[in-house]
Amino acid sequence: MLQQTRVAVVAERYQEFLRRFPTLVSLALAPEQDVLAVWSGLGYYRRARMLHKAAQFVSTNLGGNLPAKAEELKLLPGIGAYTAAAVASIAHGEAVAVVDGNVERVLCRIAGWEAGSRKGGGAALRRKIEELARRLLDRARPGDWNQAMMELGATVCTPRNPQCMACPLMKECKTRGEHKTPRRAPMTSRVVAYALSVRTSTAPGKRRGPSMREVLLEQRPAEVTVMPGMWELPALLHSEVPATELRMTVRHAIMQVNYYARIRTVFEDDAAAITAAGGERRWVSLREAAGMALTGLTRKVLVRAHLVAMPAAEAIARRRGRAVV
DNA sequence: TATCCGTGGAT
DNA sequence: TATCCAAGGAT
Repeated sequence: MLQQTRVAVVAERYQEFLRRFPTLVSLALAPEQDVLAVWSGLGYYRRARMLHKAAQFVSTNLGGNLPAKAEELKLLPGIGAYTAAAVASIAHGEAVAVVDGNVERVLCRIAGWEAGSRKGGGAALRRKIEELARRLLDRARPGDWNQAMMELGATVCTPRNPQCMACPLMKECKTRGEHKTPRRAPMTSRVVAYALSVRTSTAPGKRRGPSMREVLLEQRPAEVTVMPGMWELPALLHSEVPATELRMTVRHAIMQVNYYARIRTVFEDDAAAITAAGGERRWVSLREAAGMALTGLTRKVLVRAHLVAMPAAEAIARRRGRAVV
């Protein structure tokens, strides 16, 4: 979860994930859609799929025992150099150096190297960074050292406005926090529209059964590159939405694109006519929808429309006012 | 090797 | 409001 995702965000979702999948075997045996559902809103869903596959591999081929060595951990799907080193050093005390985005920035500033401003040469610089990380590593307490390096980058040697006056390495640092980072592509904006179609249905076979509300959802095809297999509100072909049918507008940033999503109230009868062709489309009870692999945008809309309750972890965090590790 | 994959919090 | 970018990995 911590791959490219902030600690504060993960802290909310981590406990929920462990409650749902308390053991490696329970994760391995779960349907992929259930894993994605618990991951819903965290993004980078490939991480969830690979974690699932890793659990299955360990369960099937390694007798359920997760490797302890970094070199063996690296063989599992979704575990690269960073995660392997982090687990091996922190959990098992192996003397391997962690290089994450924070460490890379810290070391480049200390050594006076310029990171990635030129295309190419990235691999050579990367090797120098890893070599320096290995050389500096406290081999007696590798886990603590690695966490300290990452924490230094996260709290003091920050990308912008580094707190050099509070830095224990100020005297050793070549750059005192000056550090050119490569220019990023500018953000773009896109206006899109989705159908929010809700109907009330009665349980079949019951004369006066309890009615329940259902929402129309669509599953993204398995072939798409973005969020395959996830469920979302049906996309509309046209972004123009009459004011009377505009339920809400949601901004949803994905990578470098700001999506301004217009949510259109759609009556049941019209839904089929105006939705774009996609994957499977299903009427789903609100209760069921809350536990499905929804995209972040869809989850956000359903919560804001008071159709599904806020996920428990979010509600708790909001009550406390802050995420708690 | 450059690119792609999601999201939300900080600034 | 707009921009940046995070405890990366696979392809």
